[in-house]
Amino acid sequence: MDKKTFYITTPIYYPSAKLHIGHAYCTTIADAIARFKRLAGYDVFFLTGSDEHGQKIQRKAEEEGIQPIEYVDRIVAGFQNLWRRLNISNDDFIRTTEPRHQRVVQEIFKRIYEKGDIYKGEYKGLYCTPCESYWLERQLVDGKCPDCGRPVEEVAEEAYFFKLSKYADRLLQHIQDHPEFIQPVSRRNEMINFIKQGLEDLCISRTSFNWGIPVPMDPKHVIYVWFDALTNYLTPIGFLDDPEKFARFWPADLHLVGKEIVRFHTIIWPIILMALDLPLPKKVYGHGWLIVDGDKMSKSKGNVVDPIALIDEFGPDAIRYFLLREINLGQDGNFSRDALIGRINADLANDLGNLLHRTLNMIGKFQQGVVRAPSGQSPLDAALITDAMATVEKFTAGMENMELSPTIKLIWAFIGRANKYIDETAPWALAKDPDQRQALANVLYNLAESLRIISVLIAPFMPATAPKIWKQLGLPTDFSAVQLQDIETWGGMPVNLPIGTPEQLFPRIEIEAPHEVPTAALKPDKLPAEPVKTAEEKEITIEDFGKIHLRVVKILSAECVPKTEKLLKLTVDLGNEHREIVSGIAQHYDPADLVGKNVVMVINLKPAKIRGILSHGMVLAASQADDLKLVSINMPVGSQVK
RNA sequence: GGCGGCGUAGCUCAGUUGGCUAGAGCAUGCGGUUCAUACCCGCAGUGUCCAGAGUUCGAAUCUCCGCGCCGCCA
Repeated sequence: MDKKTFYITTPIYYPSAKLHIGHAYCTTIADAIARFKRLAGYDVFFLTGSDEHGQKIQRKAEEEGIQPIEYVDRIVAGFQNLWRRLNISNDDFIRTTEPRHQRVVQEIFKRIYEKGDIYKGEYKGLYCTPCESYWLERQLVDGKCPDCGRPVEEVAEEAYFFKLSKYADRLLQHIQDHPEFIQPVSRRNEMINFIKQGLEDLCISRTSFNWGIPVPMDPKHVIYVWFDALTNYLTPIGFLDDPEKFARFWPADLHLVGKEIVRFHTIIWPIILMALDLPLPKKVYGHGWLIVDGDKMSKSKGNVVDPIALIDEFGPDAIRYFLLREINLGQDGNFSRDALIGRINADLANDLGNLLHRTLNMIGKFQQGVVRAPSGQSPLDAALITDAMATVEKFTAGMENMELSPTIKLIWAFIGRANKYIDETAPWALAKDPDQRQALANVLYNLAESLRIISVLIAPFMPATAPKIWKQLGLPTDFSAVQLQDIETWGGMPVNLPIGTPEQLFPRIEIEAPHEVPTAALKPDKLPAEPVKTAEEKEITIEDFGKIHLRVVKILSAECVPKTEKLLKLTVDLGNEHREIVSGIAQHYDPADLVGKNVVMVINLKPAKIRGILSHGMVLAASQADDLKLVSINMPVGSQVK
């Protein structure tokens, strides 16, 4: 067996809560890479799992009055369900509570201890008894516990330490000799700086809780975090029980991790391996975080995005596509529902889905649902074929370099090319001319073949959609056996076979129109005869009012929003920028009369999408029964109103 | 505080070692097409490339300074 191997891992996630879209992001990246490698003929081992020990889990289980293992079993079942729903193709799922892992951890601990790189010492820390937490000097607030504000006490606990310091120079040398070891380079530089500041030995055991793997020669100690967690990468590939498998897959080709844990993977982990005399992983890649609507995701902000709900609503491939296409690997990226829907409609429904649909439709209409053999080649045909082959080549190069988003853009450029080819060749015109039957057959063959190639190219990113395309094209072979080499030469599409039933791959998502008219109608003063007590009379402070930024703006253009009675789209000049807003005043103003008017606008209103138009603010108007007038004022553009 | 990064079209972002009229997608406007999921194709814009100073024949790119944002420092 001389097949090239590829070992890729995600972090093992901590089951103290459900996974969010950020975890899904990381695992999806790994899955896309693993699937590509399999396509390219590698023998792939793709590992993910869960990191199930620790005080936090123990405490959560106690709160619920159950055993820690019962607690994690439930949450981990949720992890595994998510990966199934997302079509994650991991070859194993490691749980740190499994006996196979416990053996590995204890054996590793023993070996390193016997070598002298683990020693017993004393852990000194600032401890808050009510919170049961250790703090560092710099974490304290006014010298007190940052959680509860009570005083902390200095305590000492017997603990085992790992001699990081001993290996610092060797590690630094390795990082400098292997520029590809830590990616992206910004993280690499941070780590080099960190090591240069000197490494302290690492405390790797605790006695304050017991939900963990016991230290083999001293079972009142529990092995703490990194020794227990990082070593998961060794267990499933047979570190202790399958030397042949282990030799095949170690060292790992890629540890994909979030940027917050790069340090542990590029300092602690390599040093553990050095102490074991094992080779270091080839690459640790720290990906960026998902930002949600411009904000960091956090429980306290309540903006944690649940991937299961998204999959229920849009399907796994749309989510995968968005994550992989929209976000560049090393950087933080923005997730928003609007952006997701935008990508689904524009890229998946319009470009790809419609390309397949119109192609199949024409094969059905013009050739009785059968792809016919091509013969001869027009310049347009040749250009398409050249493009297809160049795309496959660039695809391979891009994926080998982990350039996921650029590679997807490349595939979509080819999808655009195929759509344009239909325009250029106008098959519906060819179909009217009996002399052009062969030319028509060629065009439709080329389109079917292009789609066959596209289906393989998107397979790493959209594993559910790829075989659907395959089936609709009427391809008889099993998609799961497809290899990259099957699309490296043009002409793999079989002929004289009936196509499958055309179905929409991705229905367009219609953006729901808001129910209320988004006008900024100021309520008129209360009529004396109407002494109603409403929420409007509730007092606000000057600070509350100060939150509203009002400004004089000039209307530059106004037009009706199609298919609506009340909405106008306005472009306004704020003095330092131009904006588009949608306003429900069409029944009171003729667009032409608005241009040039200076009106008052709320400029810091949260933007809202109305009929597909992003409205970034609102203009003020006064209304009384059916009458409505904009608050217009003869002051220069940019004037503040307060 | 120390080290590092970023600021480019309405929006999201590309811009290799300084070099042709600064790009893409989305959004916008106009035109074309009718096989198709109101889709696709073409054309058209718009930019004090954060502000300022400097190096250079030439700066989005290099240097300095300022403003704003961010990362790492167990």
